[in-house]
Amino acid sequence: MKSQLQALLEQALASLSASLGRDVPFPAGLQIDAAKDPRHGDFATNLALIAAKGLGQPPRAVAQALLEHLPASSLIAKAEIAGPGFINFFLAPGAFQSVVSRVLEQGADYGCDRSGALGKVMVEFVSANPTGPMHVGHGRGAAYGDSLASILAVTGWTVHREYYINDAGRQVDILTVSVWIRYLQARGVELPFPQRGYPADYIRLTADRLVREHGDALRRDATSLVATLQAEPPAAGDVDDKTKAAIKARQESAMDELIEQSRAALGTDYAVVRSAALADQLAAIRATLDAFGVRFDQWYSEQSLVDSGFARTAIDRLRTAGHVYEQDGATWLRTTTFGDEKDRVLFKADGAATYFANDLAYHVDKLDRGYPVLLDVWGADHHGYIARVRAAIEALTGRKDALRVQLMQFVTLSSGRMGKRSGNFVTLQDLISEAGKDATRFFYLLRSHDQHLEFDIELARSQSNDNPVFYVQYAHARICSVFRQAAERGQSFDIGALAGSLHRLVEPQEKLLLTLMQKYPETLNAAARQYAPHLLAFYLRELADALHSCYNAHKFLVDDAELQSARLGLVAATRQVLANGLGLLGVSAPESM
RNA sequence: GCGCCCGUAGCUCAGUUGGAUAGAGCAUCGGCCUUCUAAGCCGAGGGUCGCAGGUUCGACUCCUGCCGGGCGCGCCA
Repeated sequence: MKSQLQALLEQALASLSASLGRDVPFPAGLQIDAAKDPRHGDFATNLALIAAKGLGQPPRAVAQALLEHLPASSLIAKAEIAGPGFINFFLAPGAFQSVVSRVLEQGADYGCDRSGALGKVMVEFVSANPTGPMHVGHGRGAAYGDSLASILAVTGWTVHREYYINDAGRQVDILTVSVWIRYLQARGVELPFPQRGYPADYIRLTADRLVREHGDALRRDATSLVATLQAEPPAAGDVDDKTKAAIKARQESAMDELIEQSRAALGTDYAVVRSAALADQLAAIRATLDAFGVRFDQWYSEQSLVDSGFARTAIDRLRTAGHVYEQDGATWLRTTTFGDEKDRVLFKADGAATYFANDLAYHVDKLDRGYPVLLDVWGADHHGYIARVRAAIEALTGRKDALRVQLMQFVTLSSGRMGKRSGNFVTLQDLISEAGKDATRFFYLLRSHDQHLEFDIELARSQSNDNPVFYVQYAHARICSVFRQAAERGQSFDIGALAGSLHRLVEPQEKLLLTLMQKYPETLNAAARQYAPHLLAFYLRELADALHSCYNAHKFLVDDAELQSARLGLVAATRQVLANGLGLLGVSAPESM
């Protein structure tokens, strides 16, 4: 509809400049917007305002001249000048009514472009470390990434969803040692738990499994471990930051010793404990994501990059390109060439790869797999990391724009009774169990991702009218109920008779529904372009709002058969758009509530 | 100290990339069920868009400087 208006405006300006005997180029910055206020018509354009300078006339005079040169169109019922020089268009009723037929014909495809014509995009999200359960922060990334991927997939992109498993770093060794010490304790060995280990109960579950499956086979002499643990400084009390940092450093180095001692003691069995620990954590994460309705096309292991040798290969490419150098025994990438504030270490002095080195290789691999656009969803605390990854990609490809990181701002819990002690945090699984998948996902998506989110657990959990997800779902259920009532009366909705009845949709509440449905495709496109699924969530609330208003103002099942046909068509289309939108957000559209 | 994000109604947040009288939910107040689901609807009150300058026909939006909050500045991941 906008494009038709734009075509008319282009003709008007061309005609106007011809009549003036001048060649006026079409100015940049044209806007054709849906009017907020019905008194301003249906659409408004700023063309006269932006063309005024080029024509050397005041905006209102330009607007008047444009109207005189505007070609006649059945689309437009009326056009008038307002304010500083806006042109307001009042569209003919038929221009809106036809959306009903369009929605019902296209069904689940309405507003969608599944052609994949825009190319391939890799969406990497969640990627939570497999060292513990997902918390509410991960949930936000999961809801955002999944919905965004869905939206991109129906707006012309070919989408691949991927989870990067950080299964190669030191934190996995800490996990392994934590499990093994719990195992030893379960077998009656007396030893304290490390300060920097993972103390929570889920560690014990794996330890118990090892006991069941391996009995005493993983038991070793723990003398050296005990010595290390006893020498470890206890948790820092109320001390100054400098002292706290020193204590932490000593605890960390104790942890490193424990890792080495565990490796030495367990030998090849270290891998048994390690893989059991990883498998259990990943299984828990998968189960939670499954309950959350989030699926990935691929789970990509960091360790597999190391094992295959690609982690080194990718860096060799950078070396060949001349961006790698040695200093202080370490290997560095000259990221400052590409705007990073300092160069970054790839291989530490001890020869071990940094997390950055593997992550860099991972991104190169994604490009190699044929994805020119890499959309990464990260926590806001990783923002300092963007420059170096982008620098590495630019060093190899010359492209600055391949990596598009979306940062998720932090989630805080407002419920007030959240314990802060370790092991007592709210997991995503808890949230889903208590509030349900639908309420939880909708809650997350009702905020822009670059905004701090205060998660009101009590509200999400409430099965009351306060919960925003019900408002939208209720609109869908209500429409379903109308059709059930019609069926009980022996009446059916005939799509064939629809087109001839649509002219009966003239009430303001009906007009609003038509306008909103007509806006759905551009809402999807805006959400995709801005990587902003919340635009869709807000749109759906607006659509539900219009439905509820219409429901209360008018009856749909009426004696006048033609009017009933028109109104049933209207709400059937509304139901379709609600279902389409909710589906993209991963929220169900119930037929009754 | 440097960098990134943020500051909008009592609370939680939108604001279509510079447009017309800044919106919604919750909370408060007043109405609406004999009829398609009241998890709903209709109405009212509530604002110096952190502060001060600048850019222009026009600024919540863009620029500069302050004030306030969050996060980040490892040969950690």
